[in-house]
Amino acid sequence: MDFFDILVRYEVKLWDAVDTALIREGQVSAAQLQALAVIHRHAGAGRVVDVSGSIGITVGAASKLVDRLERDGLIIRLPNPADRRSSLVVLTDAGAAAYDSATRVRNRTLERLLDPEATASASAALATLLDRLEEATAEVDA
Amino acid sequence: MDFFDILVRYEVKLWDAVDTALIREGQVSAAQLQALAVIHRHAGAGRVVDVSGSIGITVGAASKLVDRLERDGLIIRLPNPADRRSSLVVLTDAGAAAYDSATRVRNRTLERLLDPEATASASAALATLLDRLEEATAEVDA
DNA sequence: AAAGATTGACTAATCAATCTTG
DNA sequence: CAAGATTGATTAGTCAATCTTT
Repeated sequence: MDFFDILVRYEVKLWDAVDTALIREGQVSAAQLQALAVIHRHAGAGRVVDVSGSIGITVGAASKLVDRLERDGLIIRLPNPADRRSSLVVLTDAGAAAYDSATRVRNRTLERLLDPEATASASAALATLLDRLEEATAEVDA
Repeated sequence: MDFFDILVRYEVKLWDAVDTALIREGQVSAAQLQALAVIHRHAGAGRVVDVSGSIGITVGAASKLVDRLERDGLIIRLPNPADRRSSLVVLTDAGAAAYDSATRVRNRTLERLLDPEATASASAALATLLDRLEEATAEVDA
């Protein structure tokens, strides 16, 4: 297996393990948790386009993902006072609680499945590769 | 960003870069290439369940993926003489050609986007992590 | 014109039910 | 009854068209 195959296989399996653990324990899905994390990080100032950019899905998909989170009562869209084209997406109390408890399950699951040394080494290498990739794709887009 | 976030973000971006390059050059998609690679590796002895297991999708999804490859003339299902429940999935000549040319585009794209040292380091660490993960999930399934 | 967002048509997954063969 | 495979209903993406606001 070359690097690309290992990367893809490992990511798929680890994502699935986290997602399965979340669902089994009655939490939001891994995809929903990813969105809640972005919204949490933006602390009241996040828009749909921020969700889209941070998790690598199209704006249309992000809009629908936010629809579902809103339907489930985890977020609300507030009018953006600075720009009437967009809404600000903010966590409800239920959303903040769901984020906290899902994050705990996620982290507990990862602790169980990861090896500290290999994780640190992979993190460093992937950070280098990510920098290079973001440079390279910025060039192509320009 | 912690390890999980970096891993997911990098995998999504690199997958997208490879998939985009393949499509732009008129090749099969990255998902189809992954399936063709499994079928190629099994050298005439691959079944739908092998495609499913190798690329981490359900058997139902693999059945439909193989349907589409068959519709596009890249593979055919032959009766399995050893087990009448399953078919053997084999590459057609067109499928073998598509596999070869898509693989070249994939590899050229990766050469451009990867850094040799970081790639080697990440490969080693991910291989360790993958072993541990497969052990851990085997335990849970048992 | 460009940016943010939404929506509809389409694609490719999931899960569960079902069928056939081992 | 297990294993391999297929299929239908559902879910969550993509892309392209459209609308509003900057």
